[in-house]
Amino acid sequence: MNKAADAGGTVGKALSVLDIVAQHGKPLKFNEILEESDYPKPTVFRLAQTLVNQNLLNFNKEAGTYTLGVRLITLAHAAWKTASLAPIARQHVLDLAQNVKEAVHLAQLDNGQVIFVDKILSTNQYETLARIGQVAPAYCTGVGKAMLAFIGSKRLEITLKQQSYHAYTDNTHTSPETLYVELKEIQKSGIAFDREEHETGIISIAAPICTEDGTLIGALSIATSTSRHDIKSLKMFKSIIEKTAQKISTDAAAWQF
Amino acid sequence: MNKAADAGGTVGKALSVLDIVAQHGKPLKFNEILEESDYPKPTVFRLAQTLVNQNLLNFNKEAGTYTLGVRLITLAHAAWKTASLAPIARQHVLDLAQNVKEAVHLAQLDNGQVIFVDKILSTNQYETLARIGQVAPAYCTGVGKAMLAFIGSKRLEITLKQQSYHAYTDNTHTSPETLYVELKEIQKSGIAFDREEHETGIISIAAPICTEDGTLIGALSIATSTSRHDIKSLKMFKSIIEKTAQKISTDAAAWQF
DNA sequence: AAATTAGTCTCATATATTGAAACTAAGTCT
DNA sequence: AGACTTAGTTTCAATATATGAGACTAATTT
Repeated sequence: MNKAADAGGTVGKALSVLDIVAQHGKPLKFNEILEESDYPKPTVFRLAQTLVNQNLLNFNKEAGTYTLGVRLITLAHAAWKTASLAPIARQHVLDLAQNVKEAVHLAQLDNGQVIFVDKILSTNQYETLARIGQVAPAYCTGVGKAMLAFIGSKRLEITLKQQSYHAYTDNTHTSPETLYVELKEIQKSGIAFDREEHETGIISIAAPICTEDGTLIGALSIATSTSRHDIKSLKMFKSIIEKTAQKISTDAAAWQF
Repeated sequence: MNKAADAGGTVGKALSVLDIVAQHGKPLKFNEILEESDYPKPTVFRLAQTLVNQNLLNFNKEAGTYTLGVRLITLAHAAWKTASLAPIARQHVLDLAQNVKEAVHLAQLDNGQVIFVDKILSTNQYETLARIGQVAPAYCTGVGKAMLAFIGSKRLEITLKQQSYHAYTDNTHTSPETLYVELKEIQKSGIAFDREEHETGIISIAAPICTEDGTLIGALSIATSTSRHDIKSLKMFKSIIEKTAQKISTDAAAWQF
């Protein structure tokens, strides 16, 4: 049931327990964790104990429930700053959002999934922060497809297999074949569109961010609703989004000295 | 050198490696990790490998360096949503910031340290997000002292020992004794002040957030600079910050059903 | 009070982790 | 070039650690 090739190691097992708690967005009792886990009772028990000791899990003695620990938030702060594109790209993302007056998303690819590392919303700016770290499927999002198109053929092959092809809407790709055809087009045009494939009423235009030598490092999108734009009018943004992606790429290169 | 009682377990050891990478805000070579670690070379090597497999660390093959992995960002998203006060308190924090037109911080205590789980800045709103998860000392911050004062005597005793008492400024407490005296006062008044104790020019007024039964769950502060306010004028905010803390407390209680 | 369920502990066994040492690869220096 | 140093990786026997069936306890339910 649980992803990740938990190859033997204790650390992997412990993380699988952590994942179980993370996946349910609520306090979990020991038994609930146990049911989802592949490991026997005492093992899960000790794993949970270890995680609590490490402050990765929090145990509420009164309620007898486990929640994720604050240490994760601290770690993520460091991760966001060092491991993600976000701090480098931030100013460009802000400028773009300001300019187009629409929501701008910055994403990276991890294990075949899209992870949003920054989001600027035009209207309700405050929602932003709550959504960093959010995960979305690659095969039906603008940023996802933009990245898939430039990931390189060997990695693409693997990644295409990791997709679920669940039909979120009538427009969602439901097979690798049709997706592949579109990716080929995206490779030519350098731009991807989300045509209400993940959520009805939501469309986006996305561009990949690659280094000098063509290595993919992320993607950028302008997302909006069908009530404000259609795909045709989104095309206006092609030039500005590409320019922004280029700027981010340049800054990212400088960053590696 | 490294904190945490890494009590034997493999998971603890792996996390100590993760911490080393997190603490240096930059890509680390294997050797740099090794030097900071208490474990022998092959052990550290395998730990690093494990972490890379688990996507907690990222290994850059070209540069031969390790950075934190994106998986942490994903986990933290979940942690922030479920484990922290932030989502519950958010609206109240926003209202308060709007109202006082100053920066508002929401913090929790972890292992004797202050962790900021939400920040709203009056001026540059965008800095916010980059700073969630930031850690600060408890003994010389408004939120820290507010929490220490209401943490309960047994936990206080331990926590007082965990402080470094480094003199960030001329106003910083440099011993548990003077700090303790102030904490007693804070217990009476219900309000803590940061009198440029952590950073010259920065002051704040802070209030603890406790549940019905007096259990501490966090703290709230209004922070500003000496150019805009002095401690005297900060006192104006006593009532509104207390009211906000109360509201958050009520919502937090409802949350546990 | 008996029965069920949830949570914790024990201990012999199996297994994964350990780390000294050896090795390879990649720089430095003469 | 070749010798020397340093960084990174692998091996393998010894050993510490994690494992999990089962027993036990605590808390609910019937």
